[in-house]
Amino acid sequence: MNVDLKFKTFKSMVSLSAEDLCRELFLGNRRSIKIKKEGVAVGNLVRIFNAALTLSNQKGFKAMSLRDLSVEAGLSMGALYTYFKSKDELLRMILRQGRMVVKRVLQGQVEGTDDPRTQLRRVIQAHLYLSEVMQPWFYFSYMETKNLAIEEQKRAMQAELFTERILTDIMKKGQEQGIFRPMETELAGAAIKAVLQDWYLKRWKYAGRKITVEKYASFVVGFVTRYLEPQRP
Amino acid sequence: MNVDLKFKTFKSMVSLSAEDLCRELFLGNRRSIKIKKEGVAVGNLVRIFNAALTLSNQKGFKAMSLRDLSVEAGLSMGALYTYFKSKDELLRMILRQGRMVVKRVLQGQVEGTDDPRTQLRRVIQAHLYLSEVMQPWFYFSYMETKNLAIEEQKRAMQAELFTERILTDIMKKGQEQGIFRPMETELAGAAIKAVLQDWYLKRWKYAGRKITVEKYASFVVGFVTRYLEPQRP
DNA sequence: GTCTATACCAGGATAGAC
DNA sequence: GTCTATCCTGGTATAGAC
Repeated sequence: MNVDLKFKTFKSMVSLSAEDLCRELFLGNRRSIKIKKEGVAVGNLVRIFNAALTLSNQKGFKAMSLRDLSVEAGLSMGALYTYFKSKDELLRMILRQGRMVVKRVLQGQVEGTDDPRTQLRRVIQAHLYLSEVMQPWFYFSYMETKNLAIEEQKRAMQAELFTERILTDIMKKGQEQGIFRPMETELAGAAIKAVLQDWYLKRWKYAGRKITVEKYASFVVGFVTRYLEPQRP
Repeated sequence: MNVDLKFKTFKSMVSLSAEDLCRELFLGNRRSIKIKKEGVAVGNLVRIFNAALTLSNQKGFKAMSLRDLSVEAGLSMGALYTYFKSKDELLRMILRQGRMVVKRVLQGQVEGTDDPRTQLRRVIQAHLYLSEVMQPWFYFSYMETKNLAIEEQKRAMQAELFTERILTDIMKKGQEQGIFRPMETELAGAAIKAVLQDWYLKRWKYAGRKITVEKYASFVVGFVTRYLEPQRP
């Protein structure tokens, strides 16, 4: 069995087109969205979301005016307000929808193998590939979370701890099996998470150096593995 | 010679009180600041900066109104405007001043030893300790840089690459001396940087787990060392 | 040096025509 | 379903009294 997951394979596996995501969002928010025709609504939602992510990631969500947004999305102000009832709700919609997808995809990745080494590799690859496919969302989420109400901030922190937990659980199991050496899984988990996040936070850096996701993934796996593997005799 | 730098030692070495920083800033911006009495100006600048960092780090610089700021700083709107001529200039002042200090302090840390292992340890410790002393500024800088004009954004990226460079240079020298094994210093440098940044970006996480800077520093040094050290025979 | 009062405008939100 | 026109709050910035 090949342990490495290719980016292309991953992409076709999850099939996360903007359209799919927006359809899901539309169906889940049918009562708060005034538009009833699915085709129209989904199409416009895609444009609104893309525009919002683009503009926000340039200058921040708060600095993006709805006038800017309406131009970028190709809709009037009035039309925008048939899809959300306040700018703040738009923010929450974007974040919530993304969180759901991320959780769903990552959870599916641990399954199918029992070897902690393979699991770890899989999760690292899946996390990086996912953040590559949804880069604007990941960046947005990281930067705008602190502008939410405290209640929602907590949900974002929970989401971070959730993925970290997947990592530490694997490491603990590996320790018990004697595959990994004794170490502080909590700190290691946090460090891995930080390195994974760097990939979508510092796009300018890695793009400038012509580093692909797969290359980065293989580096991270190596970096982590060296830390975890038992002392050679 | 003891290779470890204690946090307390570092703190007294650099002596970076908010007052010192603001005095330096006052002296460097004498012509754009209308107030002439040094004592008055420095005192107020300290309050303005602290207030600005506090409020911005809660909800973002853009979302912080100058009315909020004037209340938090204990000055009237009119008084604020004798210290800077626009909200945007305030942003630039804060970021520029901080960058200068960081650069100065970090550059001083590589000196005094030739062993790459010690140098690396020193730089990691110094970076973490510095970001601990100036945590609000580091967080602010990370989050608000994208709201600057492109010209200033580039300066911030340069600053990031500058510290990364210090790391990669040490690693390369270590490789040449056979102390470190062959590896991609560029990726390793980026990863170390990411882990160092996590310390001031995820305060909530590390504070909740009761992890001290010194503990975190020793973890990072261990993590990195394991990656760099040559294969044992 | 600092305050209060005010000018002025940008942005979020909505009503009502089409 | 979508647009235009308009309301009104709350933001930055400044003038002039103290």
